[in-house]
Amino acid sequence: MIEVKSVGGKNPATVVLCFCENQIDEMKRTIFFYAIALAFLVFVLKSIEYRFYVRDLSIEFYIGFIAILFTVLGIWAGLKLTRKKTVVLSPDFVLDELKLQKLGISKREHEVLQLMATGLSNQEIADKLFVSLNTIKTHSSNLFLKLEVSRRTQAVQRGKELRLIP
Amino acid sequence: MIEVKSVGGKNPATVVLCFCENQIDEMKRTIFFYAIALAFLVFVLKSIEYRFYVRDLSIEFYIGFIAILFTVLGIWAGLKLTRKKTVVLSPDFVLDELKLQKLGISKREHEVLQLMATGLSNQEIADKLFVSLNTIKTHSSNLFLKLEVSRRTQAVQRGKELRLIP
DNA sequence: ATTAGAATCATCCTTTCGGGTGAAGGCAAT
DNA sequence: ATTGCCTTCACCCGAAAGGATGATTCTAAT
Repeated sequence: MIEVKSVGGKNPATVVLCFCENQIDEMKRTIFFYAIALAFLVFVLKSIEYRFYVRDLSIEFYIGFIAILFTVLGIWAGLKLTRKKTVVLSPDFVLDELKLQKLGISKREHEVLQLMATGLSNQEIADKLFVSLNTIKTHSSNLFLKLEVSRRTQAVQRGKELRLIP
Repeated sequence: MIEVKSVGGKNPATVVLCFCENQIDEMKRTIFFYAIALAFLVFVLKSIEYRFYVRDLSIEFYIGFIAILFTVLGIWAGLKLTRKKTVVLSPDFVLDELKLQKLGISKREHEVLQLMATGLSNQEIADKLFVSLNTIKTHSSNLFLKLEVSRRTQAVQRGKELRLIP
């Protein structure tokens, strides 16, 4: 029982490590699983404990065993909690919709910007969106005005800077 | 002594987590510090142990205390070991010179690619490198052949994929 | 000394881009 | 209903980019 409580007590410490809201669910699951694992381990340890007492083995070895176990468990928990962070840093992308609004960039224009960033030509973008080349040219022109650039390569760069595209 | 040994035993496990050679030194230091901390804790625990025996307190509480301590220590170690990984993933950029060679991309071509990625036009690149526009066009053409692309936006994208540019 | 690759520049030609302007239909807010 | 914005499309024009080919110079390796 003491051990299970101890897991709850660690929550404040782990929360410090979590910045993104979308990670909290994952973290909760991790903590829950960790609690379950701890409870199970305590159970196992109890049985081992009695065996050790019966066989009159050294208490030091028992302590060492616990230390190793919980160290490994702690490392695993630490990795589990930070792996999200690691993954989050690069491939995660949260669109800055506020900036989109502030610059007055419409959905369609943003769409064009995204395809532009993949290296497509205006004609290819037009084909992909099932509209005419002229439409894409209009969109891109307006886009360039709003992003204050004059070339598509600059637009892509600027879009990444402003977190409009991944 | 048992605990100290256990730290050494964890090395193989932690090595698995380490991919970059430049992290190994940092990792060694971390492990060394971890070993020191463990030894110190064992010392502390021993004294506490005797006090507990003298006061005839529950062995369960003692075990719980050890479990908490080593869990926290394990989490800390896990964080310490992965923090490097986290930092390495995004802001660092190591040029893949092998890939440059494999693709037969020359210094000048690589230079052009870099400037291309900043959104400059061929003319601007020519001005910046003090060569003629035609030269840049030749370089970029050769670059496109080697990167197997047909547009500068694609070249920039591909260059980033292949770690030729940041 | 010869060869190979690089860097440089040129010319010709086609395609793509970017800028400007205009316009028609749809949709939502006033 | 009027206004404003988005989306769509069109035409024109000049600039930029891309493709092909050839030539010169220089350096480094053979």
